[in-house]
Amino acid sequence: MKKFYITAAIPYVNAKPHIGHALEYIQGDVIARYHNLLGDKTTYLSGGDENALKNVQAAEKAGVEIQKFVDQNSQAFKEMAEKLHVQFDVFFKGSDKERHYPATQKLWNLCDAAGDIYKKTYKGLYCVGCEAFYTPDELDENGECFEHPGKKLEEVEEENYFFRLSRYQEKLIQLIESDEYKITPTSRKNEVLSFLKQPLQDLSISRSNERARNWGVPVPEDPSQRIYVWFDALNIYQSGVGFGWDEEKYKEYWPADLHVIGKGIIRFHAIYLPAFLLSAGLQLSKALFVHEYITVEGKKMSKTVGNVLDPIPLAEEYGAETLRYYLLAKLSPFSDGDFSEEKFKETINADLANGLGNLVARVAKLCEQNQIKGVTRNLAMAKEVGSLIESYKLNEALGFIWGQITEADKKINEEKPWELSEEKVKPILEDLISRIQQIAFNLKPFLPETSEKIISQFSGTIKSQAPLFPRI
RNA sequence: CGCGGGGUAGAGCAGCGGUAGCUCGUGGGGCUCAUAAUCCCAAGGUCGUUGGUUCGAAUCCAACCCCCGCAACCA
Repeated sequence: MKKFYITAAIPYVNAKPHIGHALEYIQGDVIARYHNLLGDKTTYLSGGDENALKNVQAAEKAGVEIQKFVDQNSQAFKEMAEKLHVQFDVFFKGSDKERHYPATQKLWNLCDAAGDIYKKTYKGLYCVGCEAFYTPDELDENGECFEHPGKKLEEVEEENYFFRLSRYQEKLIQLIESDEYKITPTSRKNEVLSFLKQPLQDLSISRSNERARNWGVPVPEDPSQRIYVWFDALNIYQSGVGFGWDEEKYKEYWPADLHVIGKGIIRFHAIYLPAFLLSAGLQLSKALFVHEYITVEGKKMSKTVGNVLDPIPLAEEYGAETLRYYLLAKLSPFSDGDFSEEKFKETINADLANGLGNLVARVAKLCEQNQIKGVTRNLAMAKEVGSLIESYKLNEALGFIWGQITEADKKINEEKPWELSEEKVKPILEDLISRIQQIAFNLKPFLPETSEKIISQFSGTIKSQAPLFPRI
């Protein structure tokens, strides 16, 4: 049996999840469910990036104790996944001191043993507001950061540990060019390669306790420093499946077959993560799928604009599966897509109520009237759908399935089963039943609950039932 | 000269070298099994502008004009 280990990104848990997180979870879920159907031993992981300084800041602002704060927010991510029928096999927390801390220290020690970690005095411009360093070209014309105009930056000097990223530049280019580490889509692969043509700077991978507010994984044998959050967060992909605490389990799962991420964190996944793994002498992940962002009513989501969209009320009002359908069918995986409530409703009516739901209802009624039973058959995913999922073209896969729905509708109108005698109608309805069963099976990874409902409705005695998707 | 994406019917999008296509909406017709559903037909576009390459360009090249992102720690 093949194994398939897939991950969604490990989000910062400094705020509640929004619809962008939902998109990623759902995309990964479809791919995971598809591999499950193929019979692969599939594991789908996400978790909480809990050791980031941003979490400390957000907790202070909220006046909540830090551990409690990250626990609450991680829980919100987990609950969102459940509400959207996203099944994670592992949801791993960065603040897990029993298993994750030792895992990150282990990764550190491996990189250190390879001679890739060294101490250096870092001098930089520090924005107290952001609690982050900036290079001069990242600042506005007044030499101030964009978040806190009017605030002077401090010149700070601090001793940190650095990772020799520069050492892996050539190797990374080779791995990515050859698709040994396959980045999809190609435009993103090219973006990474063009970035890799410039000299890579070594990466600061620790902070003083003072700057880290004593939060995060301590540097081994130097309790005055904490490990930089990205070195730590990326390692959740490994620690979540046993790295550092159950080597046998780890060997079973690693390397990851696919990381699903958003375009904003491509450098960490395309460059840092493989570099850390190379340094530590561990196996590299096999593939990276980079999705784009959702705009809301044509605008970028942002806290200052106040248009950050929470998927949970939408799922509660319109149904989790309708939201899954919209996000999967109506957004291109490789370019930004827009969400608006109006388009969402239009899609529910046009595709789900009038399309899928109505087809199921009309065939069910015809079967009920003619007392035709559904025979349970062995089904397999249509190969067109499978290959579209494997190339992450989830919207096209659903387009293909909706083509099958249209065909079935046409067939009914052509054959006019309501005019036919009992003997003549039987083969026609049996053909329609098998079409619907096939459609339902193809839908399994996308709309798992709907798929189940249809399959059970068309097994044995078939009865007309309440609409799958009422018009709204 | 920072990097990238985009400008195609009323709206939203696909096509990316060879008679302009999809969804929604609109108009007409058919059907009655179905959730005012479904099926058929029709109207509607000088494919951002200008120039070039080509037998032929929405599709390639150049310049320009407008949108929108990103610019090492933001899904």
